[in-house]
Amino acid sequence: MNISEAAERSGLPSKTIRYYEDIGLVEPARRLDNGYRDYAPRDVHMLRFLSRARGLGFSVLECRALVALYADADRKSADVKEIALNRVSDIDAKIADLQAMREILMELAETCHGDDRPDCPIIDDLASRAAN
Amino acid sequence: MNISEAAERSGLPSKTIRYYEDIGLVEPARRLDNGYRDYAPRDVHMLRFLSRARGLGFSVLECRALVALYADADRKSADVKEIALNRVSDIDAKIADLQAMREILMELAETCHGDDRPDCPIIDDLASRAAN
DNA sequence: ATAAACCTTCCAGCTACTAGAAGGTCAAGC
DNA sequence: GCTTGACCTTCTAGTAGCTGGAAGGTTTAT
Repeated sequence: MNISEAAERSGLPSKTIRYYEDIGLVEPARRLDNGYRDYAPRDVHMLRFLSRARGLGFSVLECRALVALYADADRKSADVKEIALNRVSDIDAKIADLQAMREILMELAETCHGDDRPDCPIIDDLASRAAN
Repeated sequence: MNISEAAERSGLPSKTIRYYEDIGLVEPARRLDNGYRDYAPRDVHMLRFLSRARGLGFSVLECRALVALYADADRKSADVKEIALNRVSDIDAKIADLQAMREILMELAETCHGDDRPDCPIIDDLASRAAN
């Protein structure tokens, strides 16, 4: 099948599929005589696998590892689990960061009257904490 | 003062300070005859303001707006508050995304025995949801 | 025959820096 | 005066993960 059909079936844009090929993640089963990429169902399956993994926030590097593990009949499930748990740690760290930011911003926003007057605790805070 | 002192006092790397100048955020008070940047205390103040704003996750675009509002004696505090609240919305959306990912990953990790055997619900899930 | 809709490759751009190269300048020590 | 090292300058390129567009070939339908 053509790349556009593979795109439709996998849910990834054609551009992204070509990009994944560029970086060595998935290549089409073969090329037709006219140079067109020709995808097999298992390629589409792989692309959807990638789409889902990326959707869960795995980096392309992690995806590469997951693809390798997926293809490896002798894999240890512990290896896969480790990647997943590392990802969870990353997520936890990011959430903590964001929550801390959110808290500060909400405190500032709540004390800002938000009208036509210029005095603003948000600006003041950015400026004064900056002065420390 | 030299850029390295401005860097030390503002907490931003010299490279970043030059970058901020490049994109028009803060430029030094003047240039010395030898071409060196010469920073005034108010420049450092501005740089710290930026450092803090970036630390709270404001994009460079938002920082540009905040810098303008900071410099504008006739600003409306409502404009600042809007930027801050937009940022809070962004953060909320990101946190929700991350929490959803985290939940799925934890469910998968919990059902994965994580040993030397190859069968792995994480891989299976990525593959089968991918097949849908 | 021609137009629309594919496909190809390659190059540029996005965010917000960061690293490094090539070269000028300055202050200290001898 | 000379050297050494630590500054400083500009410019280019790389990071992640695509995305958009240009230039050109192919296929399909009319």
